Amino acid sequence: MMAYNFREIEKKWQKKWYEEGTFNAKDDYTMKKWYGLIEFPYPSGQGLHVGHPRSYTALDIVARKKRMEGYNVLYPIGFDAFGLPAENYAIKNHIHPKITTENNVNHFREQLKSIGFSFDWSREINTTDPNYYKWTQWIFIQLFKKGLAYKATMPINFCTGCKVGLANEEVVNGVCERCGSPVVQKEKSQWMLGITKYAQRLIDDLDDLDYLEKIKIQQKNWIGRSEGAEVNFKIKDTEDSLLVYTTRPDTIYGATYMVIAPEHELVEKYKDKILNKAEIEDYKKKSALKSDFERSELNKEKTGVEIKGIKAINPFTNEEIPIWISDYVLITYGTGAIMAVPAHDDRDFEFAKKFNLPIKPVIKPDLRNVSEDLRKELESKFDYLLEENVDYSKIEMQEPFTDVNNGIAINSGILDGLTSKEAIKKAISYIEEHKLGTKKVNYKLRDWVFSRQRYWGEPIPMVYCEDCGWVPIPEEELPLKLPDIEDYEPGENGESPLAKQTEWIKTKCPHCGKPARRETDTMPQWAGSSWYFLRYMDPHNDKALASKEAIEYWSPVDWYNGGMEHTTLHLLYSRFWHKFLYDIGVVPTKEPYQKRTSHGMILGSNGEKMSKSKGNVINPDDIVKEFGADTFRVYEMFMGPFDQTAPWSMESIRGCGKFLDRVWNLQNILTEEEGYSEKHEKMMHKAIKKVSLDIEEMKFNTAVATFMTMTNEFVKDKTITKGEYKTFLQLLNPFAPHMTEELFSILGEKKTINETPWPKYDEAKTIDDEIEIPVQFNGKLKAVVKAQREADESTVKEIVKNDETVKKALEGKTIVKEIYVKGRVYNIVVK
RNA sequence: GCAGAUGUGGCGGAACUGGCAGACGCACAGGACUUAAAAUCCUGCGGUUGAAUAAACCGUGCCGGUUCGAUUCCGGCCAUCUGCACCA
Repeated sequence: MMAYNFREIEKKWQKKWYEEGTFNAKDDYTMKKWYGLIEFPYPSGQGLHVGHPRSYTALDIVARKKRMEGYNVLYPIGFDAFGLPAENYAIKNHIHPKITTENNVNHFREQLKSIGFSFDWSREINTTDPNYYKWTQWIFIQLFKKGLAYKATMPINFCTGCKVGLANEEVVNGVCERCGSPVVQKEKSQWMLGITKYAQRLIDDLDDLDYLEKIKIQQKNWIGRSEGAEVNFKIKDTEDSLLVYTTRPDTIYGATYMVIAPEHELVEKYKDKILNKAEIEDYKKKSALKSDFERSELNKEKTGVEIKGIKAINPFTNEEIPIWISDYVLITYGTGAIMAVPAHDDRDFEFAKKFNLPIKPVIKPDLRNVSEDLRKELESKFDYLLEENVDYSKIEMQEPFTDVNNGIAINSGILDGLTSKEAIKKAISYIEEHKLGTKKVNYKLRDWVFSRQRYWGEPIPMVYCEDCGWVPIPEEELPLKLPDIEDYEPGENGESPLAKQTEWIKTKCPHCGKPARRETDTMPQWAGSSWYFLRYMDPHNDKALASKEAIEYWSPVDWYNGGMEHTTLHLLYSRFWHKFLYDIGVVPTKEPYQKRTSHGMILGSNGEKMSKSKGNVINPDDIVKEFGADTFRVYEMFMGPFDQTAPWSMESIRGCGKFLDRVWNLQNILTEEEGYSEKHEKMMHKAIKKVSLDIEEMKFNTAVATFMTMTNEFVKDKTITKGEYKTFLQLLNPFAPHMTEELFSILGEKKTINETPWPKYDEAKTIDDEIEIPVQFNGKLKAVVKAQREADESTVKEIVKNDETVKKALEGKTIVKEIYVKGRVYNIVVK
């Protein structure tokens, strides 16, 4: 027998698979289908990262198993090729992004093929292909037609040095990543998508999906539904009022001041009344220098300025209260203004402490229905609120009381004595009755800024006409191709490089025929990836994004795996687009993905994120060259729990190579027997069950451990039957497809493994008749006894009592109690 | 600051629904084979005490609780990772 030569054998099988299209999905729509999807890669110049194959191998394993189970499997691949790095590379090196992208894609394709994934390469897609982005543009036009794409003025990051707009990623600590100049927020008219209109449906429809629970939670928190009220606070000596949003209208008697966001219109409106205008303008300027994220990052200490000259009136107490301006209130959430209740909100409390504002308690802990522990805690923290006949005006709060579930209103007029939940209801009805405001549901989710002032993206297919306004280009003119240019430098004042293409911009209004100009912004990278799974269903269709029949058959994606970092943005965006396509009758399902899982990141061997600067990057090509694709795949599955981060280890991967060599060497102890030997029968049935289940539950690491244990068993017994070997190879095939196919053919099989059915097991043969029962004293192990699985308690008790170790251990001790959990444990409580 | 996750031997990790903690692998040590090395095969491997394959005690980030019994459930901390838009 020859030693295993992975270089030749892997190449041999890959050639066969890809030339014959072994894994291509079939067009037979009568078969039961399974659609597995992985996040298609961005073809970066660095090539494939070892993180990619983790996800791809996992679903490759599932896909290969599903094919053996008789499904028509769609497991496609493509490239998400628009994006910033290619453009920045072009600016630096004057090479067209089209060329770098093509080179990178070719490199990625070779790398992916060398690992032996069972992708259907006949359906490869590329988001930069005009035949693809034609449909991205088409979807945009449909969104526009339904009023879901609109123009709004939104801030961009503007580099004061380069005079260009920057992505968040390019802003580091408030300065431009490239030139180090300060970055400011600059207002610009941009395309927006109305994702907030879908907020409620994006929450509700999660219920029927098989997503990992943590993914559902992240999505819900990101959308951030909250119920509350909008309330008007009159501005003194004017007809105007200041509208605030609050989730705690029950605390309104405790509102002792108000805060507006720096961008709030109030300042502009009352500039004549404001006494400290210069101070406020100065504060606004400083805030504009910070992005939203930096405001939270840098602003550990609260800042703010009182607006002198105007006062608000609390509609419940009729007290005059001051109005402050501070960037802890965001213009993008609610109404951009809050009523501050320092006694019952952490941030307001901190702010009030710093600026010496009154803190007025209006809720005390409700001790009627709380646990003992919580009661003690509340009593010690808020004893001063709980005493009888408290003079609330004299109280000094040590910390805010924020628990909405365990509070009673005090010092609160009409709300006194109600629980917080009841008080919220009563406050809202009072507010509505007296026309002070309305009940209101709010979402954290904001509309999607869809414009990028960049070249390397899908052109937005819109034309601006002086008379007709924004008009989409006629659908028969799609795709609107990105013009070939040589000057990728951004335009002046943060414009897109396309703004300099004067000939391309000039066009006619599709509506009235007058001269008009094209939109020069492009779409974000999220656009192409928001619907790509649909294109795979029918990738060459030039009449529609995919045929009705194909969409009907393949929808929805049965299993989608990707990174946890895409849980909020990409996943939400593509669910939104899909729901829109459902509404206009393009797709038959409300949701694109039935099941969503996520894989953990692979870190460098030092436990840090892989990066060039840290010098801990592992190149997949080197691994495949040194150890082979099968070893690489097995190792990535064995390295740890699939959904958790794991550090790379060069020592451990050698162990996986050693394991595969042992599998190869099992040929040395092979017998001609077709079935399972009596000795191994139980093990075989148990293993089929374990591996089948582990694959479905993404416990690939324990599946590999099962293979190793089996191999050890065969080696120890120095025998393996042909029947055992064949089953073993079928189970291992999805993990290590090349070696197992080779061995299968060496065994004289005419079929390849992928043409054979997935092994079946007999439940009865996975159960042991005799089991071991641990005997504990006070929960500590003392002995282990053997008994028949079905033995009743008295039988087991007798066995335990007759056991020598137990007898000895019992000497001088008194039995208090005995507990037997059938088949699990026998515990004796002794004194 | 908010949200989500994680924490078990020298290392990666396993443990069903609350029931023998450490499967499987790496590293390490000893042995076999070899002129020798590599490879391979066999054995051992949480800690302390111990000559021990006798026995005892300790041990799943920390403190406490529930339980006959806790890596698992509850409360409170600490540390690390990821994402972010101070969400009123």
